[in-house]
Amino acid sequence: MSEQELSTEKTILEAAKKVFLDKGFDGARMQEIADKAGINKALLHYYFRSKDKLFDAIFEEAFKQFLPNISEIMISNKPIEEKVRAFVSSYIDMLLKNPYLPVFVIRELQRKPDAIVEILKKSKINPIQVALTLKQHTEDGQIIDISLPHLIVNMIGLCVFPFIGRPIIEGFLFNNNTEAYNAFLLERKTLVADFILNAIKLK
Amino acid sequence: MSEQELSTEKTILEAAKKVFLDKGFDGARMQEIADKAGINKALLHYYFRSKDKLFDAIFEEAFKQFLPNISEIMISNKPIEEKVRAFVSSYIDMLLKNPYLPVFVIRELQRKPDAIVEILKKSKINPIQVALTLKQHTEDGQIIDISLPHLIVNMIGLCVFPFIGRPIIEGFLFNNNTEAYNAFLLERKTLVADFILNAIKLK
DNA sequence: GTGTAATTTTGCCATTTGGTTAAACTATTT
DNA sequence: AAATAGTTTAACCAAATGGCAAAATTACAC
Repeated sequence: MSEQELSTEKTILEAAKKVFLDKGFDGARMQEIADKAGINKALLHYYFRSKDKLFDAIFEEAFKQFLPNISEIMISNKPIEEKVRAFVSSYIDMLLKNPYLPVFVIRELQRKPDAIVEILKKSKINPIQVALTLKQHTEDGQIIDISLPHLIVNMIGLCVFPFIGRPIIEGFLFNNNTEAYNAFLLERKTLVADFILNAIKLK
Repeated sequence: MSEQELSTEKTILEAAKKVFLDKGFDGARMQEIADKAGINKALLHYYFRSKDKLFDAIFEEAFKQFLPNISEIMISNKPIEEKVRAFVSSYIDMLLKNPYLPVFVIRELQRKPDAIVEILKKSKINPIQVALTLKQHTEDGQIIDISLPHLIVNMIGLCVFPFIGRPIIEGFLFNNNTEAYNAFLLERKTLVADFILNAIKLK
């Protein structure tokens, strides 16, 4: 009983994740989720009361995964070069494993912008601490003076954008050569770090 | 007749653009478009046969607008510094005027990935020419050796990402202070160019 | 003004879709 | 094995939605 129950629930969540990530909330159909899970549609409502509830379960998980743990990496004592390389490499790795995450999160946050307020309450990110560490690097003469938001946006943007814009970039710059594009994404694990460090390091 | 007809059609297109950009194809409702245009729903079908057709009209226009004319700027004889500044500034300007464009285009391309193939046929971008110009800059000792795709992705990504990720960034790094975020976006017109030039210029 | 073509509205239909209810089935307990 | 609780399915419903046909209205030509 217990293991059967859990297994069904997980099966549903797995199928729901696939469908929601691919189609979005508005495009997703409960019937399609049920089919993909190989179960009856009514079972979805038995385990999760509604489409909204089922979606919320998926979204919360996805959002947590998408948000990079910048604080953790940036607050350590390591030199800035090491920090940037560690962040870029690990974040691109995550994206390679979950390439649809960014579009999904962004799409759904546009649909219900108030959701971000709820999420903010639960989260406990501390930008101030990171900003202080960053200022220290600047004062040590390691990097130029750059505000934390700009640096963070630049770092994340450089990592994420090729995944968000994949269909366009792959089409226009790679003639829809998927293999070549995968190689391109891998290259970026070091190239993006080099790019950022060149941009911010004092020489 | 003629001016009335055109006016109605334009009214519809305007309303449709707002709704589609905000809600996406799946979330958009013909009734909502009709309401926003202040007309009867059946009129939508009179001017555009179906929801699909109406959407296509909006999407094609939006996509053209979204795609930056990199070639034009990059092929000129100006020094690389001027090129980068010109591109970044003009592209961010366009995004400031059309902040929802990126999410819309990306969202809809995920829904129908084959659309990109059709678009590619119509477009006439010539990456080779741009790549040659870039190589010239490298050989002139102005910039580091970087592949065209990486450079383009970096440039566009740095411009576009703050618009795509706005709800998240504004929430986490700006405490949902919209004014502050607008200022942040404006700052980027010069900051991003500086960042890129620092990253690629040989010193 | 009258007739004709274009435009707009009303009213409606067929399909889709999230959700519910009651029945059927399974496992567990006693 | 009988009863009970938990799980799954089949059948169905009401609301929403894209689309359509025909009537009504407007604009225009003559």
